[in-house]
Amino acid sequence: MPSPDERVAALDQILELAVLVNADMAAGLAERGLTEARTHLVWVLRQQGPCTQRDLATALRVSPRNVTGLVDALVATGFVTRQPHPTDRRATLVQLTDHGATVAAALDADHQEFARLLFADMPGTTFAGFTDGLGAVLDRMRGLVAESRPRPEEEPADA
Amino acid sequence: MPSPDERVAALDQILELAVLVNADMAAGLAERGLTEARTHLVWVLRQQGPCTQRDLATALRVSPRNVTGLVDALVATGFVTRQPHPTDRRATLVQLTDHGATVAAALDADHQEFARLLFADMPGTTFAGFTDGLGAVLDRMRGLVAESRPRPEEEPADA
DNA sequence: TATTGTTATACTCTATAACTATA
DNA sequence: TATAGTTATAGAGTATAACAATA
Repeated sequence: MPSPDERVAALDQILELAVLVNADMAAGLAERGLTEARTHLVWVLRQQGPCTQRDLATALRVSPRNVTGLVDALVATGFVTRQPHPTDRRATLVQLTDHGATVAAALDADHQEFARLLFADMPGTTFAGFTDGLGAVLDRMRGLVAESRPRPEEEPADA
Repeated sequence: MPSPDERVAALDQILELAVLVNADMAAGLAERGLTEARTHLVWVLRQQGPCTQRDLATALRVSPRNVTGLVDALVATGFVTRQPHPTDRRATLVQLTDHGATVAAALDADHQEFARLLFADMPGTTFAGFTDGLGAVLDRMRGLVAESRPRPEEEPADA
């Protein structure tokens, strides 16, 4: 059983890692003309194809108003377009431009390269021990979140 | 040697854990009337005692203007006070109120309790394997950041 | 002349509420 | 009546630039 101090130290390391990884990713996104929130939207479009803004609001767990702003910005910077919905004249379909799709693919490549760098030279046994513990911690964390979040009222359809 | 796919999966788990931990902490802070940025400032005051706003800007790596806003908000909500600096009439000393100090101590206790919960029931060997790998990943990440960030504080030798 | 903190301005992300057009 | 997306308004965090008071 780890001591309380060891646990706090491990948590502090997780937090430091989270801060560093996050800052690094944000810097990479900025070079490509994206922010985190806009990238999240681009990522949903890459995975799901053209979406209504309503779909995007649901997927991003954000207000419809916020989606309007994000899409405005992504249209202005050439990452996405708004198209009329074929059957519902209230709705708009948001889809990636060629540029948006190209950048999204580059982000994917960056992600893989980053994973390679992060674990470069790590022995297989160390890696295995790390991922074992990481999986356990992640499961625990998911459980804690589920406990403290009292029913989002719907099925969280994860995609 | 881990495969590329295994590495990406591990990175994805790190990112998911970061998101969950961050959201959980933000929720806890909100219950205490704090945001992340304001908490960061409170934390510096807890560790270093009364500071000038200039000191805070440096510690938080944020613009002086931003500190003005954060301190305004923390004064309005009763966490800190502005005092005249004893020797430099340009400067103000920001210090925790009793309430601010009490909440900061409670956050510290929360932190320890959270660490306990996160690793509850984890066998010592699993924990040890996890922290070994985590330490290695964190070192690697610090190295990557140091590489990509071209010298703060010192003169940029070239470019 | 340099430093401290401010006002002025602006951008991003976020929210709710009210409204329009459509279903 | 309900839904999709907008305008209006607001607040938080962030930045630069110009300026006052002080060093």
